[in-house]
Amino acid sequence: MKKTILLADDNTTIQRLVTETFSDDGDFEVVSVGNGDTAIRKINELRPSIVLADALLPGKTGYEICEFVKEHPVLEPTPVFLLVGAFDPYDEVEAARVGAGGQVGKPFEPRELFELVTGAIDRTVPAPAGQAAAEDDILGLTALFSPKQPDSERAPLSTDEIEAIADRVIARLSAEVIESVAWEVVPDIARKSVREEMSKRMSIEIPKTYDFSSIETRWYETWESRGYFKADAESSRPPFSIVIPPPNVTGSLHMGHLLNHTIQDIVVRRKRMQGFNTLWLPGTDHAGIATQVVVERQLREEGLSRHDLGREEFVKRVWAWKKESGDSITRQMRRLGISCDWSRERFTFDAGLSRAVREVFVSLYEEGLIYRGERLINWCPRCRTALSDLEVEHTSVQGGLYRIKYPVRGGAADYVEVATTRPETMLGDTGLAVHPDDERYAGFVDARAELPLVGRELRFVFDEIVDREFGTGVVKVTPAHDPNDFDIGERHGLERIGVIDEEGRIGPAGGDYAGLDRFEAREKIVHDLDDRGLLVSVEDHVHNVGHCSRCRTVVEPLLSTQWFVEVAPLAADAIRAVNEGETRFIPENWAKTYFEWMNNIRDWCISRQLWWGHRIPAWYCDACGEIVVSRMDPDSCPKCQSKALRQDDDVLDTWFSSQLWPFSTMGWPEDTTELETFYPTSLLVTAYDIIFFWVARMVMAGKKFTGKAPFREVYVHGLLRDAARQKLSKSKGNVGDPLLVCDEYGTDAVRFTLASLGAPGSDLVLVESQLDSYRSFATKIWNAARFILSHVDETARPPSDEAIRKLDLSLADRWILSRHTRAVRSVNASLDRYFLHEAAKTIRQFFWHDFCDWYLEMTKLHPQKSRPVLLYVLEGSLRMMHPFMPFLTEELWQRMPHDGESIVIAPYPEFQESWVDESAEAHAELIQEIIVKVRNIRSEMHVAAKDFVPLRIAQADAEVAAMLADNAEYVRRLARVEAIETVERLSGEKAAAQAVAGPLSIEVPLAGILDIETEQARLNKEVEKVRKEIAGLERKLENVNFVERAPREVVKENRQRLADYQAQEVRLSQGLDRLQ
RNA sequence: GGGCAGUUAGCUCAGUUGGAAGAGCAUUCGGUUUACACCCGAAAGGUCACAAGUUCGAGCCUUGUACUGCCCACCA
Repeated sequence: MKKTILLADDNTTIQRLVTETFSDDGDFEVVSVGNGDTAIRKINELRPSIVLADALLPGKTGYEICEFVKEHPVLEPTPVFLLVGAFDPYDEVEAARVGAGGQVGKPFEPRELFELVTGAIDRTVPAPAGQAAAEDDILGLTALFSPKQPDSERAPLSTDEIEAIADRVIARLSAEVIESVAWEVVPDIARKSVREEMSKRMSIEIPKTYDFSSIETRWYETWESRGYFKADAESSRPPFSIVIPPPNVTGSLHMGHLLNHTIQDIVVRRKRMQGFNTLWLPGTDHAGIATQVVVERQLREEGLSRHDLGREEFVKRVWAWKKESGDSITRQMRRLGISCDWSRERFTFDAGLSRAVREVFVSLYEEGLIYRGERLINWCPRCRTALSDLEVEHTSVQGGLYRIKYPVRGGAADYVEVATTRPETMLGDTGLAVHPDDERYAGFVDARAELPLVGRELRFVFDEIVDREFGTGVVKVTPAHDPNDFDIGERHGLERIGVIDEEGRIGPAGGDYAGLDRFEAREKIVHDLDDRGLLVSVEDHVHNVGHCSRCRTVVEPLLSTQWFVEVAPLAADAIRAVNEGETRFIPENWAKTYFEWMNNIRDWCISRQLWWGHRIPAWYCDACGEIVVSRMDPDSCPKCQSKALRQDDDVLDTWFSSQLWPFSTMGWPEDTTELETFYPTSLLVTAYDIIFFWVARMVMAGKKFTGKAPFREVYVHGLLRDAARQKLSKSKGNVGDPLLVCDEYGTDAVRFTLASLGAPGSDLVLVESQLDSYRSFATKIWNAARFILSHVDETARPPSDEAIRKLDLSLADRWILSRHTRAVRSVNASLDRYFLHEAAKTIRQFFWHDFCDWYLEMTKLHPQKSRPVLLYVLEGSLRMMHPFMPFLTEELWQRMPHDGESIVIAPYPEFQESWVDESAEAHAELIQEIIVKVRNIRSEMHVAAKDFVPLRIAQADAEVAAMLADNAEYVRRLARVEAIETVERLSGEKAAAQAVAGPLSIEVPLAGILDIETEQARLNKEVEKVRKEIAGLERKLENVNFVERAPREVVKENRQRLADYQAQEVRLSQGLDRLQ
């Protein structure tokens, strides 16, 4: 029985030729049909063994066949052999990509597609001279076929048979179709415009890049399930540990987190590959006030307040939110590929961590370092809680400076003027202060002032803190509402009268003004003063006002009883830890910031009037007033045995638990093997904005409770800013959702971009063009690998060092091996110093420019021979890049010959001196320089790309001449040179372009092309450049001081350079003369 | 008020023992080159903020000035 070949092409010439091709063959029968629906109907009818059809362009038959077959799986095994157009293989390949790239031509898996496309290109035949529409046109007869094996019932064709058919068709068409068919397809359209038209039409459908989304979702699960990220506390391998700065469970991650996590992941992945017992401990922070604010905001949208729910219900609600937010965060982290040990995930509110908190609180209390007392604290009237100094953000605000008359009795005048920015606080004034040396007020020692509107008698106090220059030199003193006044009051025994309550309203002590909001009261008081003629003036005044860092409400200094930590004794040890190098800041200048703060540290207010947080473990006895602070919940008062104990309602500042993170997460206060193995941690990676909040306090707590600083190094990175240099923040709405960014650019590209942004410590600006650039890089890697792997047999073994050494290596091979190991050395050195940007740059430079642009092109001369080195370098590069781009590298590594089960646990490359080959580098670079120079000439002289030019090289010594002879092919191919002639001296012919490459002179005879003026201009420019260098070097070398005092090598080097330039000048000038 | 950064190409930034000013993006020109048009080849673009000093030699070290940014701080 004959096998059916279905030809779907309405070009009658092609129909005839294909039919003729098989007419004598007893095995095959060709059925020709037109394009379109007929073809599809025939497939169904005839069940052909093979289908020949034209282009895969949308709307064309091949495309539609693909679609049809996709929708009718029963037909899928039918080999689809696509005979694509005879005019432009390039476009056809693009078209095939559309068809097979997953959009329509489903029979082709993406991986297969690449093989197909490559196969297609292999079958391209050049058009015979004189036949082509343009001389350099190529007749593209490309054959694509489904790699799927046909089923047995349908006269199956083997791959070999399919190829044989393809070959026969192509051979026949090549021989005969040219005249009649080839160029009629696109008769008069300029090739370029065809291409433009094609790309326009396809721009939406061509996959813009390799399909990172499918790759990136696939690998993480594998890695995690295989336990690659798990640390082993029992292991004797050298440990490397990091605890993650736990993100707040306030929502989801933003780009800043991604930066932080990327840095850590790069470090951790490399350490893991280097064989360390690596622990990266993940987790989240309950973030007391921040989270509470978020949930309260949600409640408000439902028209509720937390008080409507009550404490228990509210906390339940927060837990629900925590679950949602925490889940979303860990999902995001996984998507970002970060390699932490999820089996050790912690939350600052976990039982274990809460126990640590309690232990720390109680022991500090017992030591007297935690105390309860009435102090002036920062109060947020909206959150209705105390805040620590760090949680108050001071911002400049345009306000007023009010001058108010205070009537005086018994003084040198009837009144004094007082300047204030906060007139409403006058209700709580209990004194007036002046500088003791201020002569203007010397006569007021025994005077008494009357507080306007209130009538209270105020005495004058004399205090050096008063600035005589400011305002009138008289300060109203409100000890209950101003930190400064509080101190003055303390020193002079003034009464404290609180007039503002916890909601920011005037309290009962405020008389007529009671119940008013503090800002309404201000207006009313100013108005009333004005009515009474006591308001002297109001000036614009810019001053700093504290705002709640969470809700931006103006903070009110209030007198309040709170819990405090006396920090100074803890700070001393923490300062010493950094001073003595137990912990090192990277970059070091952040240590200064740390010291600055530590040295001026003040007591830390740790109690918060919130519901979400660790409850303070203190109980008050109603019977005897005893305060019980205890590790265990007490049943009764230890003093009076009363059962009437009430636990303190307040919770702890969230940082109180965060400061314990490095050891509380490892089981402290128990003595665990985790602590033994992984504590102190190796490294902390964090942004500089939480040095005070977190880093400093961790060092204090670590020293205090474990005797050790909690990390050996602190890598401080900058904040991510947007193009307008603004800090990314949710309220500004400029935080990109990392997942969306990753969806657009690919996680690997985003990570690489973040790593490459800038030197440690400085702020980083993320701009789109950089993301674009690194997405291109990812694509580049993908394509290079695809190219290299397309020729590799799946059973190939990864080339070993020894195997490579035994090969007869070409110059290009030796060169790239040398460059490769140097890149490895450089990347390792950079990473050792945490210079990720430097490492990223080296990687990009090496892989893209050395490996792809030069080496890959050079190997196209001898693809077979170069294969082992290509594989070797590619494999090494993938391992080198893996910490930066985990997904892409794993995917490619798995597709190529490799040893081991995953690149995640493959060894990180190390420098190998033996691959360094100075002479190969020098020679290859000389070859490259020649190529570049020839290309320059071609470009300047507008030599068409298709034209090959002759090249003459002079001044080569024996060694170089031999090297050139051995490697002439590289120059011929890469510079499009037809023949290289090594000569004694240049011909001197006028129509030859000249150039200098290293020690060599070269000329490119371009009779009929060379434009004398352009050539002159070009040479003149070069001569000028060279002369400039010469002048500079001569000046330098004529300087006796330089020659005498500079190191000998430097002088020698300069002399050499001068000589080189002089020689060049001579040669270039000769070239110029010739043109005269 | 104190402290810390920064100022290098149009933009974003590198530039570590002081010894030949760099990258990416953007721009211009050329290009179907059996991986990649997210590509290839080439070009143009700089008074390294300013001034003085140290040095044979300064983007780099010292001092000062200007501007920008950040942090801390109780000027009402």
